[in-house]
Amino acid sequence: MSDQARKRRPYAARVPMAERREQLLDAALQVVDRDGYDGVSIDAIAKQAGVTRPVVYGAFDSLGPLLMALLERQQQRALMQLFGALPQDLEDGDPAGLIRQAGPALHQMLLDDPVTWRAILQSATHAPEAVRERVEADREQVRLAIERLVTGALGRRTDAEVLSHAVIAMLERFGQLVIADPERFTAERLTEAVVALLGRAPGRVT
Amino acid sequence: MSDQARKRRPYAARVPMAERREQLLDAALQVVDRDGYDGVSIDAIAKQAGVTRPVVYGAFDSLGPLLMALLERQQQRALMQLFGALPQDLEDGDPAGLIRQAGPALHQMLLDDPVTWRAILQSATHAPEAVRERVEADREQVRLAIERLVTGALGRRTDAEVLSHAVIAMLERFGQLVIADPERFTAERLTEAVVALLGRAPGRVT
DNA sequence: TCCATTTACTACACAACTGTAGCATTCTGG
DNA sequence: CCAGAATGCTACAGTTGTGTAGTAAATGGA
Repeated sequence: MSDQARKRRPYAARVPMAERREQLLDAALQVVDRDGYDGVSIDAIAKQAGVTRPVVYGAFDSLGPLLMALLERQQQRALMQLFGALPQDLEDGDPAGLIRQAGPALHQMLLDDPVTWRAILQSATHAPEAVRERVEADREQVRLAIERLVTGALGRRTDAEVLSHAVIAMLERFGQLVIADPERFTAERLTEAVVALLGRAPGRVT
Repeated sequence: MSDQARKRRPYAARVPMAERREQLLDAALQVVDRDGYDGVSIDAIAKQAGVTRPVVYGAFDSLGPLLMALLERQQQRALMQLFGALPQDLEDGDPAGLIRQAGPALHQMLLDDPVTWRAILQSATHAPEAVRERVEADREQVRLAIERLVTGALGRRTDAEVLSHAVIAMLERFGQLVIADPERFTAERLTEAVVALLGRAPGRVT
């Protein structure tokens, strides 16, 4: 009957598990990007993916594990990008050069994959408990890498732990500025501002 | 009947409107501090205050206006404290002195009223739309004040807009560190780290 | 071709929260 | 001391989201 035809939802394409999981993570990422971590729910993800909730439950136990998997995937991508963009040689001792090298690379990284970075930069304060712990763990790993960079660039007499926190905070804020208004906050402008800040003493203090 | 006596909830003390509103804002603040902005609801606030939901609806139209009023109150307190702690003389031109003056004052400010500052520092990304706009407006006002300080301290050739964003980001992160672990991140340590960072060129660049 | 398996959908029960209507209690002024 | 105004409580209906059991469709191998 046409009544039945109208009522019954057309079946979504059948997809093997692994692919379905990826598809659902993509949907979740879109929802997060559009509505923030608040708007995320099993229901919203299912709608976004064009399937019904039981399909989602077939792929993930609940919202927590799903978001966990999402963050896991995006953080992995992000860390690859990030460590690719960060300088390698810690023993240089030339802060300005180091910044002029890393600045544009980081900037490009943001523009290449803004969705991932919005999701990560905004996960900061919010996000369901268990997720935050994992984010924090990775964040700490990044901070340690930066702490080493700081020590390498500015010498051992600096308080590298505190400064690494400052650098991370600054980078995250710059990231948000770039994503919000790339034309206003160009790679060159941000880079030069930082260089000017501490470029006045180019040598390393040992 | 004892049945009725057991069932019927004892009446909460009757309180004039103005006082009730304050009491509810206090309750809301406690909830936010305990469970974050996620855990906040009319229901949770009512429970925390020891009254029933209709009482809350008598004082505020809904959760949005209530949180708005809360942020309004706390931000007002916070801005008073903040502008009290920030240096006044913009024309000094001595960054190190400026920081050594402001650092401990800001540190003390945090310890004096940690609940307020936790609520504000964590409101960053989250919070119901309308609230965030107001928070952003105040934040921008603070940033402009800091932009003036930066110009005053480092001279006009610096990119004060960008640097003010960096300074704000750093201050907020330091605030979080202090609140999380005051013994580890003392006023002196944070202050000296910043002074060391740019204190190497004490003069103003004009 | 046809049946067993896999995958998706429908429907239901449950939980947390919102907002409101109507009743109960307390308090206050005459 | 006793109405009636002010204030609080109970109860209900509506909404949104969760998680699951049972049913219907699609798909691949015999």
